Amino acid sequence: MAGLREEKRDNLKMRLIDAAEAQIAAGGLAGLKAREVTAAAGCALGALYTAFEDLDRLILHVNSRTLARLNAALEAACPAGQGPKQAMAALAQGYVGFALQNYRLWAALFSHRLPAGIQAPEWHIKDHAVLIAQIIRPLSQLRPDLDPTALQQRARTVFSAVHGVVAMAMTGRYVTTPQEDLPGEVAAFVDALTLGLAD
Amino acid sequence: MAGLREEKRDNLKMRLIDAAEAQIAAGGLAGLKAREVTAAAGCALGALYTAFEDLDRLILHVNSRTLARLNAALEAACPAGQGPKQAMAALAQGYVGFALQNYRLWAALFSHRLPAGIQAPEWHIKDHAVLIAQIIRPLSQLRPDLDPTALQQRARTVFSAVHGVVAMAMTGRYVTTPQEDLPGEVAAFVDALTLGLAD
DNA sequence: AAATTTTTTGAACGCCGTTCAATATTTTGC
DNA sequence: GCAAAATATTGAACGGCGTTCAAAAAATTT
Repeated sequence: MAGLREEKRDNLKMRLIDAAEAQIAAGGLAGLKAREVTAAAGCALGALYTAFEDLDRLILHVNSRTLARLNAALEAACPAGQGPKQAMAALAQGYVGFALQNYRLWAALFSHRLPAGIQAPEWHIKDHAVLIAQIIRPLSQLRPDLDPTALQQRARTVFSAVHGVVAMAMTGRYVTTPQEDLPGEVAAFVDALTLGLAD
Repeated sequence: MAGLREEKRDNLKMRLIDAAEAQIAAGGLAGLKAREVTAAAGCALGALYTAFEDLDRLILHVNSRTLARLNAALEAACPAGQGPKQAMAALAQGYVGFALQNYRLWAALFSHRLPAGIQAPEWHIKDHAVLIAQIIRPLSQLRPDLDPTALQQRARTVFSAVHGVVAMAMTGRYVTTPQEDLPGEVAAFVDALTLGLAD
């Protein structure tokens, strides 16, 4: 039984990620406490630190899981074979829909900060890249003149802009957009942007 | 000497805001500690809670000060009498410049969250409105067809989008834009957006 | 100048993430 | 199978945090 220990370990990790995810979904990142999450996972406080380096690393695992779901939602929202403008609009609506339906987990993706000087591991950074990759497809049709590097950069900018509109509407307490207006406002915004990007 | 007490009080508040501002500028919001800030202001730990309700309220004062400086920077970057497209471009560059030169204080404006359920006081919310007001001027020339309500909403969206691009480049650890490329990328983005917005 | 009110003080509280000596469990060697 | 060695789990304890509040100091009134 060489794999038995490893299996128990993985089982503990999974229980902790599940518990942490539930806790963030219920009370946001600030509601995630080491004592509560270990109690919910059915292990001792110290066990968390045998499974993960620290709480931040556990959060990264929850965030990677959220990113995978977000990626799936975007793919589902954006069927192949439509024009680039429709694809952009569909991706944006998919993003808005995911944010609305997974508010706290989605917010955790962007509000979580690692301590100064420490950066996320490679496997987690890669999970973020899929968001950009989805935009590159329609954008490359919209702007066939751009080389891959410029395309990548422009895709990052488009993502950042749409994310900015959604994030400000949902988490900004000052510059507020009513949530029911958000899909429409994002649609108008992406329309204007793709029109301006088209050439 | 009726005003003497009040004067001392205001002096203490000012010293605390100064110290907090310096501390945030040096180490970000996470670097602001009650014990350090009161030591720097030359008062006892408990004095902070006689001057402000809590640390959050002190942060709001620092943020309002930053907003006033940001507003001044935007006005300086955007001289009257130019066309709407140039004005939009100038405002965006002013915003980028301020964020680059006041990184941590600017980041504190958007990363600070009050505890769940508690909302900022009216005087602080108003300080945020000036950002939107600056955008409304050129936008109303670009889109004379929009009524004031729609204009306000569209201005919020434009601000959120530009802020999103700047914020993701500066604070996002995953979707990264090199800082030296940021002004150019924002310029291209705002160009595309105003082109698409023009009608 | 004594009595009263107001302000300032910093030790103490409760909660947090994290550590680590002690305990319990599993694996190894015979 | 069982004792010995290796490994994993435990939760009390630690240091640091924001915040409070009884006590001390200062200012005001009588």
